[in-house]
Amino acid sequence: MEKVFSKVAAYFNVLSDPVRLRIMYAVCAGEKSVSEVVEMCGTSQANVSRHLLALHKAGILLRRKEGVTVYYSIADNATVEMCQTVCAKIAEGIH
Amino acid sequence: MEKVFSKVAAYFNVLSDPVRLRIMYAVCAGEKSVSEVVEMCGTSQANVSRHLLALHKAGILLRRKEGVTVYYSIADNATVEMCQTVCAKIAEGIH
DNA sequence: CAAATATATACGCATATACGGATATATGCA
DNA sequence: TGCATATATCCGTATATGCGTATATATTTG
Repeated sequence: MEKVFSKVAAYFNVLSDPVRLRIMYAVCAGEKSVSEVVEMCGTSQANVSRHLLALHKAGILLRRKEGVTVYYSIADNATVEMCQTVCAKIAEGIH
Repeated sequence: MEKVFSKVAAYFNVLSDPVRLRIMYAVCAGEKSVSEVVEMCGTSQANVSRHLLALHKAGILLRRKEGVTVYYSIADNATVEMCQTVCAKIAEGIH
């Protein structure tokens, strides 16, 4: 039981960062290379790479290497749907 | 848009702690006083108080004062359901 | 009012994490 | 082989956060 709580906490922790959510938003529109995500989110390449790897390690993103380019895409659609639900819920309270 | 991501990140951040998840598990079984939660979760009164207030500030728990006793209960059932879904999903991968 | 009880807060410390900047690694190409 | 491109990693720093301990605040009771 305690082990589950720790894992769930780690899972939520991956989603508890604005930059990672921006990245999720970019990738959920379709598979993207690291460079493409860098252009879409306003932060450094090193930063994007780290966050993409974190999302990959958490099982949320897939990672595919093609030559020198690495492509990330959604592995777990349930997580995307959950984020969208929460976003909608919170956007209501902002307008 | 960016504002939404920050708020969503803050929301997930509240849920990204094992102790707060234990507390959620305790409270979602029914309204509980701070002392009751302290007994159910194995941590200090100060710690429980802080976490309960964090969950209350995030709009996830209600807070009701009766004399010197403070009772917390679920304010947002959607959050509880989401936690249960994630817990089930992750518990599958452990056995 | 004094004491007991329930809860919240202040403070310090240890740890985690996000980021910038530099660099390493890997692949493709001339 | 040498160079350019794409991605990952290392290091230092600033900040956030969880917790223990002690204390403050509020309420009830004698």
